[in-house]
Amino acid sequence: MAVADKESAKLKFIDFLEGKNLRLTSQRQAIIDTVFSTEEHFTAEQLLDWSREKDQSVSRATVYRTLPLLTESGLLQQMDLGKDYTYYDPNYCDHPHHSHIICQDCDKIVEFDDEKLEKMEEEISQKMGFSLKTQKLQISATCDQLKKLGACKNKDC
Amino acid sequence: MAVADKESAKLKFIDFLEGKNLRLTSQRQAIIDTVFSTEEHFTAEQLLDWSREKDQSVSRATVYRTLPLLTESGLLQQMDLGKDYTYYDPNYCDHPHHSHIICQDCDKIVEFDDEKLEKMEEEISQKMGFSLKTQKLQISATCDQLKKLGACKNKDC
DNA sequence: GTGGGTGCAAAGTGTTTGCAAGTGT
DNA sequence: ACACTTGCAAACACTTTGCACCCAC
Repeated sequence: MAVADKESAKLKFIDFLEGKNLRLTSQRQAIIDTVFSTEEHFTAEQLLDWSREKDQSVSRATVYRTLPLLTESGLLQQMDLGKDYTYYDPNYCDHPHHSHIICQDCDKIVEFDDEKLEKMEEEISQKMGFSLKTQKLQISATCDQLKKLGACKNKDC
Repeated sequence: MAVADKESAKLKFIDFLEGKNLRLTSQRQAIIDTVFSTEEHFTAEQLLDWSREKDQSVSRATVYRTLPLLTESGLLQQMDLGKDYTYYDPNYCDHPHHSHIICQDCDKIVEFDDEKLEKMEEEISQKMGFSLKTQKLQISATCDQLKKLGACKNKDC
């Protein structure tokens, strides 16, 4: 889904590179092809593995050097999950304001958009004298299905 | 403010230790005295410095070994601000559900509680098949005052 | 041709841990 | 006494960086 959006995100990033006089090398190609062909959250190491499948010559250093460019361009967002690794979320081009529910039972991460919630956050910010720019909401929760049925539909992931 | 609450938090933690057959050493004393005498967010290194003012014998290792106990007991919460260090928030005993506004202009962190927001988050979770357990909301924002007056009341911190 | 880009390996840095000695109960 | 604790320093693990060579423009 949203394949066209992913494609346009790729083009946006290439524009971003041009605007900064940065070059589109084959390694960067492989990395951004990877980033914009998944909706999963991933770590730097996973991105390295996946990118190497497309281009063996991609190195860890280049991945680490490209990630800041991707976040700076706003097409990728860092996610701190309290784990050792930093995770990256490629879904901000489609849904810039989405939030996350993290299942304590199976570690699955579910995304959602909610306009009313967003509006309320903006109102609260205003009331406190600020203008909301970005927002990160992580809800940690348990799975209702697991409690009722003894099994979680996500458990097998 | 809420000095009594801070005091009771300290007692709660001592109970927590007893319940796990863990000892109240002088080093742990110094550390929890420090934690429960501030409302500031702090890093492990800051906690070490402050604790050493009370008890020179506190070591970095003990701080790092005590922090997980404090978070496990629910009296302290880890905060990932995307910076290099992990920050800790000692205000969860008083306000277990509070959220943060982080000012992009001065890096100041403001806390707030909002019952309606909390309720909405619970509703959303339910709708998606989950039961909300904990929640972390970070709003990144700019200071209105700075824009209007050219100065931010927090700027000098 | 030139300035940015790359891989490699070494360095950096917050955090964790093994160990021998210390201490609360 | 016994088990839990501690400080120290070494070990870890993710990330960053210096350098010499390379390549996109």
